[in-house]
Amino acid sequence: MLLVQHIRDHYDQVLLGLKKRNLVHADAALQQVLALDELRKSSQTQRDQLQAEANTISKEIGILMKEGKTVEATAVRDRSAVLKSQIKELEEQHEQAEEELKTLLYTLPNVPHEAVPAGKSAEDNEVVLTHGEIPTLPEGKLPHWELIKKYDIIDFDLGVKIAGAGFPVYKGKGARLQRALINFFLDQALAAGYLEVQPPILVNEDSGYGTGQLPDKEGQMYYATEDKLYLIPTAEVPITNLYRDVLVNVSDLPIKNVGYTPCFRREAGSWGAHVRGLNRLHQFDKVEIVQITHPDHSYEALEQMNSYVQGLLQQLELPYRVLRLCGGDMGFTSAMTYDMEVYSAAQERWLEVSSVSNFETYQANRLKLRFKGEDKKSQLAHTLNGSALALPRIVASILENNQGPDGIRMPKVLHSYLGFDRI
RNA sequence: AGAGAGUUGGGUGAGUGGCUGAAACCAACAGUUUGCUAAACUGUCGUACGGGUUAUACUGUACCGGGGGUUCGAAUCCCCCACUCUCUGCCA
Repeated sequence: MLLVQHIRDHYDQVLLGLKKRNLVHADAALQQVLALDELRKSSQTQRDQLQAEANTISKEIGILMKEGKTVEATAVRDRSAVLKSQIKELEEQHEQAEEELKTLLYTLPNVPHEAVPAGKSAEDNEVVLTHGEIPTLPEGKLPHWELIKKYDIIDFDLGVKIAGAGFPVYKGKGARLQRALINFFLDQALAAGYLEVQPPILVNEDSGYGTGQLPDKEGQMYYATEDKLYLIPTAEVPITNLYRDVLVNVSDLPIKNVGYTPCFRREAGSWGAHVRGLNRLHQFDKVEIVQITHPDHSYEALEQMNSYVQGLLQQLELPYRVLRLCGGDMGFTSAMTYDMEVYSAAQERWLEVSSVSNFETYQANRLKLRFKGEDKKSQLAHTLNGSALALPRIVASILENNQGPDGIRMPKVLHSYLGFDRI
């Protein structure tokens, strides 16, 4: 959530940023934010003054009663009644202004960093770099949804029986590949100084608001109505919310957490052509890294996470490219996002396998995640996260890129985790 | 799931209608004393949103799990909800 103070102090910059996201009514919305904030403040000032008077009167009544001056006490009590109704009126005005302000702020996305390119869609994303050789596959190459049948390692039909479309069943070497990747990713993160956590995969409403899934993406999460809990779409939600309403010491920064969780996405309305096989699922596995940093160092951390994820892809011997997302393609809460895409040689297309973002104070403001600095004043920290990595498309590209006449070669780095080197 | 007990400041914990933003102790911070450490003593020590100031100072309001109510006045009385603990039940 944007800070009103920041909007007031850097109006033009905020406006420009929101326009980069192609937000049509940015100017009107920001003007309304400021107007509502003025109303909020003026009604509070008036209310506080009247309340102060009422408090004084109450004390007087107490003293008069004690002295037995009931007649005088009754007289003062009348004044109190008048104040009470005025206070109530101002109170309602104040609450309404506050409520409207909050609702409006929830509709405003984060302001993109100045380095974020303008643009409307994925077409306008900036390719930062491309790495690795795109393999040339022999005649008769198969897309992964054929390969998994051929080698009987993932069964979609069984998943349909158990749950529905988009819930694959991993079998045999397929299941072991999943487990190997998860362990490899966790071990790598540990070596890079991340603390492993295992959070709940159902979260409450407050957590959904904390990281910005609510109210923006209400329909994209599975919801257990009986208990009012959401299935997490990403470990970002529970892990970042570990630090909701937390005041950390500046010396504890940066905080680095990693967690493996399954992720659940309803993907309402997004099924169609390019989503066969593992390309889009309702349930998938992901290892997520989260950092909480001092505002001065969040972009260093973003670059660090960027190259960390690239390191994973290099070890997995996958050709990839890094994109800097344009304003139009970036997530609601992000200030800057890098996407990593691997090349899937049988589908002959790039697949997004990671998204690394800096949210600056946008989430921290909702979370009330602050740190106490050297000046002993508390201020909002910056939050970041990134996939490191999401499994299905990694599996898809490993299968496709490494297929050959004598099976599918596994990346060397996984051999010890797998216990086999070929499927 | 049933019955009971509870939720107070960084921690322990007092407080059943006005003198309580909240005792006491601990922790923390600053200072005095001490050769150092320790101890002792003195002081400071919550958050949010306003007003005010160049910035301080100063000042108002709210906050004792959350929300609502009674009252001139609520941490304290009433109602609803959440959570924690104990016992019983069920269960990986």
